[in-house]
Amino acid sequence: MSDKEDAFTGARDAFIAEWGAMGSSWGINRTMAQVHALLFTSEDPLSTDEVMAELRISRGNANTTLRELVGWGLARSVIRKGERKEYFEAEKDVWRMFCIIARERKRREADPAVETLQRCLNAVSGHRSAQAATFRSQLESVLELMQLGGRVLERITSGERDRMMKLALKVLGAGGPRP
Amino acid sequence: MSDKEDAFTGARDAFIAEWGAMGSSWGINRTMAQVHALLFTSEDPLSTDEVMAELRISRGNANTTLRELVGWGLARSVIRKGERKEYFEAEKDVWRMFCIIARERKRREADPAVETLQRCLNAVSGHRSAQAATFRSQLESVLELMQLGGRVLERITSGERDRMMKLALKVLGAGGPRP
DNA sequence: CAGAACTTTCAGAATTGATTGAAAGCATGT
DNA sequence: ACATGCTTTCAATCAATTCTGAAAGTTCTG
Repeated sequence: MSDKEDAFTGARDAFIAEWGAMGSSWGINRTMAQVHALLFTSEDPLSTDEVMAELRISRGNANTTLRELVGWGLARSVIRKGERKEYFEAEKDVWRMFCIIARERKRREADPAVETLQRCLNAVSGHRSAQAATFRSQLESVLELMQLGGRVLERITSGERDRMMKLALKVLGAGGPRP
Repeated sequence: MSDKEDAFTGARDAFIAEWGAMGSSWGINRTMAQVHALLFTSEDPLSTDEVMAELRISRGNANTTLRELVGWGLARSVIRKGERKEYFEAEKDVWRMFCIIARERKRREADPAVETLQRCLNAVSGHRSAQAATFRSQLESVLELMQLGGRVLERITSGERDRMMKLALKVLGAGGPRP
């Protein structure tokens, strides 16, 4: 059994590492992504100490990261009867996970950026030079696409999973060369 | 005029800063995003020296970053008759820009990740423990969603802009409460 | 209330990633 | 061949982010 156990552990560690790497390149702290991967693939909720041990990280780091995951809505804390320790479990449904991340990032990053861009646009509304015209028109295009994208994302992430899957399949079917 | 000039410059600098910040939180080097913003809103192509001067960055940094932008397909170099200097201009079409970024990131990040995840999945195929079952099923769900997402993205970014805009509007119309 | 169990905080250390600038490397024209 | 104008490279430096661990804080239990 220990062979199998080891192979399993290895695969899981590989997943945790990969998820961590993906996180980094998507603006999510590596450790946070790793802790998430751990909880996400864990049978049962884990305590801070278990997370520390599995990932070889400090108590402070584990604590902060778990809080942050709860803040994102990607994990929640679980208290077992008769135990004082706090345990954590991840959102296990992949579609819901995706929606949470997408909406949260939009709210934190895209929405404020759109506002700033609007302000930039207002600031040059009175300028008549060719330079200003180029700038204005580019800015308008960007804003338009961002706002459209935002609304689409809002719709997609607030629909039920099954309807969205059907929609995806339709897009795949319809996108090909025309009849 | 110098008042107007200053206000324009200010707005443009704000845009460059914002674009840089957005870049950082989307895994794109801040400077690269800034140089892109500069070219993207510039009337004419710019030389390395002009980029250096506008953004107050070193020659090495400017050169590397411009190369990288060309590598991504977000900028191209332009040579003017009778001049030895190289100038750079950005892709100005926002939709095409979006498609380039989306496809390139998929190719560089998502595709390799999917492969790794596949390998993780294979590695645990023979395991029968409850732990392994949880792990396997979570991994399967993630892979499925990533692959579906990838195919959808591929379709969307290879269609013509107008068709995609129509699609977007349809999604917005259809997503509401059912009749 | 005292002590044990557990959690939070945060100043400094460590790590990672970005930037500089000067030297080396081309072309081109004379 | 040499000088000139421009580009590329890369070791050293700098900046930003992340992590640690010990101390302080909180909550529970007997």
